[in-house]
Amino acid sequence: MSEHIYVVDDDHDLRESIAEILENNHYQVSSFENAESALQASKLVVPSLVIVDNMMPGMGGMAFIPLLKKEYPNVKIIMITAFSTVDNAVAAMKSGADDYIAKPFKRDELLVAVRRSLEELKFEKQMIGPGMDEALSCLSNQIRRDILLALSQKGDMRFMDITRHLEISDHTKVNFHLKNLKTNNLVSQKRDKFYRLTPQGEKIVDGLALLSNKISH
Amino acid sequence: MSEHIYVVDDDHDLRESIAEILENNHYQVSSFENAESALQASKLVVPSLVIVDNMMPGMGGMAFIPLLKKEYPNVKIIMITAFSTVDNAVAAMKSGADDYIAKPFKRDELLVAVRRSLEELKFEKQMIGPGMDEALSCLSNQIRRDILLALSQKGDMRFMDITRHLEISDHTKVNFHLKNLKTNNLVSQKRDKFYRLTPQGEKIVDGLALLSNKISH
DNA sequence: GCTTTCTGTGAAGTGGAATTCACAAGGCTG
DNA sequence: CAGCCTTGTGAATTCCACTTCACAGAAAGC
Repeated sequence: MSEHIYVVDDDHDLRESIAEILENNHYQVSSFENAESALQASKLVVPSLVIVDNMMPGMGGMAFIPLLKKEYPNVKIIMITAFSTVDNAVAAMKSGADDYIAKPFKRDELLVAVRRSLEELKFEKQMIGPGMDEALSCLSNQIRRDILLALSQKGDMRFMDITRHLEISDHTKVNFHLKNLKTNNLVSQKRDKFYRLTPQGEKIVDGLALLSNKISH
Repeated sequence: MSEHIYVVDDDHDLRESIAEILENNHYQVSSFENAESALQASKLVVPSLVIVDNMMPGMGGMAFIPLLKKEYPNVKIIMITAFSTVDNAVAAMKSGADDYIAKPFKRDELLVAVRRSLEELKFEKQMIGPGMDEALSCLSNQIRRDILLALSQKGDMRFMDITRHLEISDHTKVNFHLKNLKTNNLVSQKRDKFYRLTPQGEKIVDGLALLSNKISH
């Protein structure tokens, strides 16, 4: 999944030069010479990152940013400021930019800023924390929930103990889900064939109880 | 899903008469003339409920119950006691029976006890609380989680707001998950086309945050 | 008015999850 | 040792959540 980047600048040469640098680094780039057309295009293809010049005829970067952020709060924005002053930088960040680079800038300055912004984006996308996905996908199945519950209540259990406790006739079905839980590190198996909750698994069971309380009343 | 009931009694006539009453009420019944064979059979087909006579040659009901409960704690047991005395009743409950009926008993007494026990069973099986199942099945999907999160952060949103916010190109996909959330009562739609979290949905989001914290560290 | 965007339905297809089936290597027990 | 129970594996199949596609009325913009 290659990242899509918008470059918005009224200066044709600068715009093309930025686009070329980015394309050489295997980003997918779309260029616009004013904010209005960039906004319109964003309705068709939402970018991951927008690089926008502060000073432009018509809508400037400062006006453009809030409009874009309102529609797509997840889009990262790097502003290009004409002169490197503290005031400029502060104003840029205040209007919602995530980073800025001052003209004139070097190739590497640009790339560093771009990479950092995209990294932040990737990080934020997770949002709900690592491990959450696997956890919830395990919990979406009744049998797996029952296994976790049983292990939590009864402590370590052997394979057939679990199977009978759940009153499931086909032991291979239990095996399937048990393997799944092992893969996701919620259940571990000791050398003596006993299954037990991992610390992670215990946390999940606790959390489940919390959720359950919260919902039921 | 018809319930499976074991009838364990050495008295052939009584056994058959109980079995007939239950079968006429659309329960699935297996009869045994002693505790040993019932135990053995339980390894093949685990019953939901066992009706067992206290006084039998060989293993009596009092000895039988702990053995069965140990293997299958979820099985409900109704004991038949010969004489209706407080002592008998207390002893029966102590050994693990869930209910008892005193000989002689009427058809309806039996049925009431059976129905009550099975109701209790159904109740206990839920364990994790009503609403939990739907909740978790919703949460198992990333898009649905994102929708809940978006609504939680931004308040009411319209259909296309959500679609664009999630940066999903196919709006029908969003629609699908939104409908799912509506069906499960986590999201409601107002007359003015705005979607919003239901109280239930808000609880889920809160709970999710808790879970997330718990897991991540 | 016409066109585009919004909001949605329903059918058909796809892929992965879950189930079932066939089989088998230890281990324990009589 | 013969025979069961335990604890698996892997392939075949079924099932279902999700996606995609084709279409369409309502609302909004020009």
